[in-house]
Amino acid sequence: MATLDLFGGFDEEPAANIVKAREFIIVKDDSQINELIDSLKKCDIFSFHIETREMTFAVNPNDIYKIELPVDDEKCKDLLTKFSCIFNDNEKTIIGHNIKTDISILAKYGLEINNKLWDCMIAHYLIEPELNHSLDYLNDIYATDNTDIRWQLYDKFKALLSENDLENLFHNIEMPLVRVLAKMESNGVKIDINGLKQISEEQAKEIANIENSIYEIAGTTFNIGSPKQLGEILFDKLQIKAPAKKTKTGQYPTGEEVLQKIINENPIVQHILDYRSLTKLKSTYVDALPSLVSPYDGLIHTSFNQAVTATGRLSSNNPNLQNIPVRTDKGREIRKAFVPRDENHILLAADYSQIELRIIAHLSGDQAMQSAFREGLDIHADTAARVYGVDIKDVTSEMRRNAKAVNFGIIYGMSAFGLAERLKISRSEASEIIKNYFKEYVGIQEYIDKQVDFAKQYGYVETMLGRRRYLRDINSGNSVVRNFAERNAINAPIQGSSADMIKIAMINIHNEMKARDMKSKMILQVHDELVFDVHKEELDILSELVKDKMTNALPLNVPIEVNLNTGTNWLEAH
DNA sequence: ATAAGCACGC
DNA sequence: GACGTACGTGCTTATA
Repeated sequence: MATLDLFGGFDEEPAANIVKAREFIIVKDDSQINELIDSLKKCDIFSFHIETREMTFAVNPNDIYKIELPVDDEKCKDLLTKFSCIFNDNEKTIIGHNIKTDISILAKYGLEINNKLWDCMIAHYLIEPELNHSLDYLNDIYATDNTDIRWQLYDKFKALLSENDLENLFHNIEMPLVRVLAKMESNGVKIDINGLKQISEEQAKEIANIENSIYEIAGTTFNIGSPKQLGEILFDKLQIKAPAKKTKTGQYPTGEEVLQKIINENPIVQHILDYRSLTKLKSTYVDALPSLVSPYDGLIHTSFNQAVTATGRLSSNNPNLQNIPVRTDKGREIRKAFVPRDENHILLAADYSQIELRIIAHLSGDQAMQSAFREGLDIHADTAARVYGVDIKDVTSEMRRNAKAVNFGIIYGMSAFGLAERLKISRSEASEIIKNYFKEYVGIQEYIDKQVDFAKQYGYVETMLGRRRYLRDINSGNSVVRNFAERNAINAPIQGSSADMIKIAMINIHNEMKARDMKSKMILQVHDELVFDVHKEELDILSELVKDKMTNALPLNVPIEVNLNTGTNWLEAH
């Protein structure tokens, strides 16, 4: 099952102490550069990479050209511009590793890469989503000689993409997406630094007050941020009845869930919760975000990572702009600090409604859930009506809340115990709800069973576009790891198909915006949401475009709904 | 440096 | 008897 078998096992892997030394043709003077450009002009595929001080080209696996880059920006730009005829040629294929980085570096010098992209990192991500995709790692595992590593990986991964039916996903989705993400990153997001500074000062005062209250009740000062110290204060010193189990390191658990259970035991508990959420907001967002504003353009430039998650979602870091608070009032204040870049712009947020449930309705073919979506019903209310056996107009808010938890639980492969814990109901009540659920949604139950069976037979599951997730523990004798694999068998195709869908939408929107030479910018993706910094003149046309491309990216046999909102900050637009 | 525990998002 | 809802990033603390 291990991928390595596909490459003939470990036999070809060199001993770890042998250092592979590649030989380079050093390119220095103009005549050598012209010679290289000539050979690049003649080839239809070449490997490339660029870093701060050097770049390499290889027109075949053996001849690797290395060029040192001038420190002076203008000289560097002049040198790079000599290669623009190569990078502009959309008939040529460029082999790279994490090409988004190469695109971003060249963009700083005013160059575009218009070649067909062939990114080894992303190829490997599709072939083995959960492995390491770094060049160092791939070099250790796959490189068999001293020829160009990117060419070696290209040869191997090309065959594997074909064998695993991943070519469509690679060429038509992931490769076009590379450019989209590079553009989104360079577009950047404006934040209201002064607003955040003000919030920070208010939070500092409030935190100091809470600290004092906590120390007073505890009768001592201690580090509230230390779960270890906190646990000892709560459960030893203050003698609050301790949770049944300690953590694996022998500490008292003090997570939010634990504290909620003892919230009425002592007023210190609420203070702790307030302290935790406030210090979290302050350190992770309010104080951190301003420090990440670029000195060049005053904007925040996140990284969107295309080869991280096990399911096909993107991730975001430095900073993570996919987990900006929205749940609490204090959190929402932070979201308000995300603003349009100038007075000519306005934020537009477009999000898919209930996309994962629509996908499970589509994939399962369940008639009850499909008809709920086709009739445009409130899906959670409809589920409540079915599960509790009442008319939809008689559904109480508690019934709806419970049904919503079940719908979410279904996507995540939840158990009766888990539902009972979440809803604070008895396990037998939870079982009853789940039993009724699957009686009403027979197709969903069948789909879940089918996914698990498929995984047990083939060792993987796949999304609507054939993105795979391998589940090597699916037949494990250890029920804990097997159950985990079974939950992944249910969730991965749903979460992953949703990721497929929004990626298609992003590509189509990007291409259309580019074709129309629009001033507006796509700036964020948060799994089921896209955010745009819209030039006000373009608001109507872009809104229509976004709605159309998102709705029609990957049609389902149930309707797809997209909600659009505008605002002078992200909270307002959300 | 690295892991643990915790909290933020979807 | 244990386990118990998917996917991430990043902070502070504690330990090495």
